Amino acid sequence: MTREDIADVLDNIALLLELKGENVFKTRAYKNGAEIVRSHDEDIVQLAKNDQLENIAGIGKALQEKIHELATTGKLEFYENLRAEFPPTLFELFDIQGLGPKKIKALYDKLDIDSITSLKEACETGSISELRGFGTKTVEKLLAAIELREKFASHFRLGDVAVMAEVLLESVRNHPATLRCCHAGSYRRSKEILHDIDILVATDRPAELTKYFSELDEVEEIIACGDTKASIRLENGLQADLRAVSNKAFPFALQYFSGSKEHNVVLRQRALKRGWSLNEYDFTVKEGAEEPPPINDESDIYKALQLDFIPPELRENRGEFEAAENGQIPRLVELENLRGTFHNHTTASDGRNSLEEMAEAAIDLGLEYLGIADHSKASFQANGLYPERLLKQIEEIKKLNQQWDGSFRLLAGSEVDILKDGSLDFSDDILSQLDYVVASVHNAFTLPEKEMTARIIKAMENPHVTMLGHLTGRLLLRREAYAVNVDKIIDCAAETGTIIELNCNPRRLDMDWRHWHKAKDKGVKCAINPDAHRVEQLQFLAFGVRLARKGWLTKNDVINTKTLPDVLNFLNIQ
DNA sequence: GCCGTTTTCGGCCCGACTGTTTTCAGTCG
Repeated sequence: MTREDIADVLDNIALLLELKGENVFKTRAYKNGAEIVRSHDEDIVQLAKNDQLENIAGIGKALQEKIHELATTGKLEFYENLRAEFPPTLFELFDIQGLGPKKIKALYDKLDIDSITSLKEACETGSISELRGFGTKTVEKLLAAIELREKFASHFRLGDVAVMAEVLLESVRNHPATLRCCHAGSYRRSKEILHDIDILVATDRPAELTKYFSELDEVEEIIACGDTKASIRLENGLQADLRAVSNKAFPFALQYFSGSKEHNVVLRQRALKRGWSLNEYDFTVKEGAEEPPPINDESDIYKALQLDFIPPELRENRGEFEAAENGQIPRLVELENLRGTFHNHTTASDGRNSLEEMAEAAIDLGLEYLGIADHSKASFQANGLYPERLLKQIEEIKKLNQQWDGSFRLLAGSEVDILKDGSLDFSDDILSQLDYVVASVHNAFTLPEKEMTARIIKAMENPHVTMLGHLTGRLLLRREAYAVNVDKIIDCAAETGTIIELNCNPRRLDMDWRHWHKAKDKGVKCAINPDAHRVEQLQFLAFGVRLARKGWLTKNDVINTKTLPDVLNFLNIQ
């Protein structure tokens, strides 16, 4: 049982309890428990096995026992019994927008509807309208939601929504009634996977803005449009929400809608302790409590609660409150801090642009150095280089470098395959002739965790390896990470001084932001690498910085913030 | 089911929108 498996069981228990009409706070405790299991810093599965779950806030005695049973036996009797009460297909109904536990229960109890198929049938035959609360509009919406689910995914990668998110915000900014506006939600927090785009606007004419927003060219469908809130769907199925508030309420609404939910719960509790109830519009002062200071922007809210400003990327309730209390919120890395980058491809392997074109694009971006790391021979599918071609490329790079007079430099590297047994695809003799080496796994993804971890560790122990490429091999929304013990890899990186890459191709964003804080604490350095296969993909660096910030990284934690002289010195290059 | 400077009971975030209702329940975020 992995952490994710356990969290899924707890989430499913919550759904089943909702269906049974259980106390909402009880179901919330299970949902909350699932989130804690997902985000706990230590190896919670091991803790559960050792019966060491005391003192984790939100995990009480009942949840401790259940998680322990899951971790040790892989099963949970309580869950099995609960599950036996309902058909397994019932779960898919929770995916339909507009259906919640109450309606699903009514559908199941009264009409025996237990799957999307039977729901669709009941909508089409009209039998569903026998039920109280299911009118013609509801039937229409359900049919549309079923169709939508068949047509679109509900999850989107950050890289796939960024352009549209900026376009929509720009449209809102251009409206004459807009006083200020900003992204909110998971886009503002730089989550790697999003469900929607949230935009917040301050205005004296809210209804005018929601109407304007719902009529933008990009809108495919209006989901809802009221006086202060509009929800629309874009052509690709992505939902975007606009909230319009007064200028005075804007900081509160921005804080509120930026989330995360978990972060906001803690913040509100903090407010309550001071006798203030915090919502999206204001502080409401309880009788006898002190008046809060005036609030003009988001940071004033944090200040009023005796906290340093918490950047949106850190608002996941993963230690940011302790840091903000103690003046330990780090100054996060910024795009402007990047001076170069290491992992990029050219036409020599599977890239689309030449060395010269890649160099020019890097210079245009204001970079001082660009590392070329084409594939090695084992990556046959990617036209990986044999030693002769690699040595020739090193010579070409040397020649090209003469023209820039030291103001810019191409670095000669390689993305060398970590073979199945952990050895590298090039001999040490070849590796020693490179400026640096990125070592990556490109095959045998299905090794058991222990072997995969040992394989990668063996590669990192080779002194020629400068950095580890895309640690888990995940492709967001496409391919799961392979089984690897990330904690052990981080420990090994700390011991061997191996840099870990933050591969900022938006399909990867690997190593995951959730591990960086821990890695940084152990002194592991990060390289933000776009893994660019064409000149435009150098722009991925912006996503890398967003995710590095989410991982608490500062300028000092990121190796490619070093100036060219410093990086040459660091890599021992003449 | 969890939690506690109002601690073993009694709270637990709450407002907007929609549809179906005829004053509100359900869903969503």
